[in-house]
Amino acid sequence: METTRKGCRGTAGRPRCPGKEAAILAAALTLLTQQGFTRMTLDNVARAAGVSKATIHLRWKTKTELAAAALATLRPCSTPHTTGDVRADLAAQLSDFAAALTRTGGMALIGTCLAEEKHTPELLELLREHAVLPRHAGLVQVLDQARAGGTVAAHPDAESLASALLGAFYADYLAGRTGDPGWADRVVAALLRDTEPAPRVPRHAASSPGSRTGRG
Amino acid sequence: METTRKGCRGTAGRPRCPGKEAAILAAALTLLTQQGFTRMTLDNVARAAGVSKATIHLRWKTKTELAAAALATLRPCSTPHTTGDVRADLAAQLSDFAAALTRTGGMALIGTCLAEEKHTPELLELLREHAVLPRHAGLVQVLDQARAGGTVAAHPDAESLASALLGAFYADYLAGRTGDPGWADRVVAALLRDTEPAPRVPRHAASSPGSRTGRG
Amino acid sequence: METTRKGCRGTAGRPRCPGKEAAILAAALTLLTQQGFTRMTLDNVARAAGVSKATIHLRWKTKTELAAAALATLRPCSTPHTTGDVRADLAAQLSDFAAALTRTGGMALIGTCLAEEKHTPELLELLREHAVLPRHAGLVQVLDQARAGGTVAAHPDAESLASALLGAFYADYLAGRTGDPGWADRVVAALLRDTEPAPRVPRHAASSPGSRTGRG
Amino acid sequence: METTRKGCRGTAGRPRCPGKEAAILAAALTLLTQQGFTRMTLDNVARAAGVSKATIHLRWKTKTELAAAALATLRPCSTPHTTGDVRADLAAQLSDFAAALTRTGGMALIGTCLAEEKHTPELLELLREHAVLPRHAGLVQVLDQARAGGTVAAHPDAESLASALLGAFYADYLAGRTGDPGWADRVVAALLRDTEPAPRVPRHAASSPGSRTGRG
DNA sequence: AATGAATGAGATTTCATTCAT
DNA sequence: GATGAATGAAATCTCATTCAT
Repeated sequence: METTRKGCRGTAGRPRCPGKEAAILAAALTLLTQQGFTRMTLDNVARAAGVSKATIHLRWKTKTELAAAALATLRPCSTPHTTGDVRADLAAQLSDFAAALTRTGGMALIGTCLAEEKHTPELLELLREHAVLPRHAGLVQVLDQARAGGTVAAHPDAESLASALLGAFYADYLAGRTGDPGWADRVVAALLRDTEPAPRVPRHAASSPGSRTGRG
Repeated sequence: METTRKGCRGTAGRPRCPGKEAAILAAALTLLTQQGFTRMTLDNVARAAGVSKATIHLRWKTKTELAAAALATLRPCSTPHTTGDVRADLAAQLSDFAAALTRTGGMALIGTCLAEEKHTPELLELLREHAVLPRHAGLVQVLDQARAGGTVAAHPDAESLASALLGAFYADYLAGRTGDPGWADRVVAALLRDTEPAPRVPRHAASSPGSRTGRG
Repeated sequence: METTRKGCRGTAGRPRCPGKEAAILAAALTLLTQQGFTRMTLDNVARAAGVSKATIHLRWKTKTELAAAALATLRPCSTPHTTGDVRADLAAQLSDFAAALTRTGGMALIGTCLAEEKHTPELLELLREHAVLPRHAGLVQVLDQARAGGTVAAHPDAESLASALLGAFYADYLAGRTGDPGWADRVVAALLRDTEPAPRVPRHAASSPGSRTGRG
Repeated sequence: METTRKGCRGTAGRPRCPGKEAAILAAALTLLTQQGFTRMTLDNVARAAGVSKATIHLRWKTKTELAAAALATLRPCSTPHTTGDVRADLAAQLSDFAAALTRTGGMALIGTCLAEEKHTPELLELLREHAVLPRHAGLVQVLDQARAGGTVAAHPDAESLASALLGAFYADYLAGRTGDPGWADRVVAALLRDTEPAPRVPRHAASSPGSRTGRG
């Protein structure tokens, strides 16, 4: 939602001080995450970015537009490369996802977008576009490759499975279960019990009691 | 954390206007859901409840305490009865869960609690205790009964599976996929592909989204 | 400024709970001294007195009337007896005065009455009547006895001298000079240099450099 | 404790509206005197100064800081010049002191600082530094000059005498004796009976109140 | 363009007082 | 009479936004 020239490197007119743009957006994203939308004040953003409040308003008309612009700078973390081992690939992506959310305070950011959905649906939409959907796509791609390659029993509903894998993190976070190091592997094992004979993936503790591998 | 009457010497003094308590809490919960914590103002709560702001402060010292008290009024929806058919029971609970969240704007409430977690961790804790964990417990109970009864292939990691089932809703909501009437069935089908001999559900019939043949 | 029957011991009607009256006034006076008029809240008075706010309003219509009633309970400390030694008697009274003011936080109470004079002149008037004038009278009486007895050179302007003696405490307090143990003696010595040959009053350090006792 | 401009990179930004500073402080001092600290509201200060409340907060973070800043604007009235006539000089300063206190409502201001001493000791400290101690110093200087010049019998305890002279005003104010035009002369006469050979002032003429023959 | 000043519109909280039992 | 409940009217402080240089 920037108000003017995107290519601010152009020499026409008075060029805006380069770098200020990015500093403001970075500060806004940080504070949006740490404090939430309503507690993120322009004063704090300005102070953190080393500019004045008026400089912010010069670029974005309202606080809401600034928040949206900050969200739009979210770049989907480069997903780990696929190895062909479905479970390992899924676990790798899940692990990366969990780590990213934990490290950056991403759950608070998600919370902000959810909480503001009625007032400012753009926030959730931007989060979806820039963070949520890429994660889904990464998982679905792994599952589709598996099906295409035929190396493993293909899962018929990749979309639902991807939601369940990612969603398990949300649910565990809400339930207060966080930070378990083997979390990703366990979730993958729980949800993909039959997709592979899995000679390559050593069983984990979670698989113990009625651990039948059959039927698949 | 309602304030206890100080003296408590029996019933001296003007009795509390009955219903005011509940009206305030209901108004607070509604506004907390619709507006989020910071936008929920005591002025609005008072107006919606038909009381004065001071009356609110008489019972709860701070806005935070009021919000917590409102959250504590959340009652875990009575989970549907179990029938013994694992998939059907899980789908019924999931369906109820999705409906409740959709109807009451629960995702916004969850968002608020997540967004406020750093400032006011009580909110998320109360939400967890009153809404999240009961839902998990309901699903786990169904899965445990299944294992105990031996009627179906028991799932080895009921906790993870429950998280995945509930989490699928969160993930789908964030991804913008909401309101699909067959959602619960599809998720159950996707995650419990092998738990049942499934003579009644042909493998491939159940596999493609949109072609579910109902609860077993 | 009590609203009703003074003699609350009378058996006519419903007698007011005896002792509550005094407890309220004592609490009010304490808080008036410690917090000042505007910071003394009825809530705090009620709590300190162990009664409810409404009970206070039953006896005094307004907070101002309560404060006035509390001030009216001030009893002039029984002034020390006179010995006939003017300087010693004056110093004894001054010393008692300084001690009382220091011990009870009296300067804050005086400040409150002064600060409220425009809004509530009664407070200063009551303070004057119950605390200030009796102190003056005590000093003047000593000075008058001295003149009458002829034992010492009579001071022609007892009123001014009394004001100066008492005022020296106020001035020293404002100047930040407080708590000097020999304060009363020094002030008396400084102001009554010529009224007596003073064989009975040993000279203090303050009298040193040009210590002429003559001319009197 | 005015807030220093943050960046202070020269003269960037909109310059401060000149005079607003002084208007706020003047309004604050007036209201502090007339209403006391707790009744002096920022709303009233803002209205009286013709600014918005936020403008006040831009310069002073809290009401207390504003009050302190207002007190710090007190300038010790330029004390009258000394003539060499001790009694006349003292009386002139005392007269000026009494007039200033009477004219400006200074006793109410002193009362406020005393009443707030426990909560906000800065107020009394600032009053002391800016108003009380300069007055003391002026009197002590006169007394010291007298001693040095040897023109009059020096008083051995200038500090106590100065306190007594100034304090006589406080005491008389509290006692309800105010506004007497010959007050200063009478007090000087009462306290300095022996410091001068006094050929011009017959002992008994000066002794009865109301019969002073002027400055010397 | 960039900045600091200025402000209107609240938000939370407090308090003297009145009400109903 | 005594009490706890209830309230209207502030008071302090904050913040997104606009203004003047």
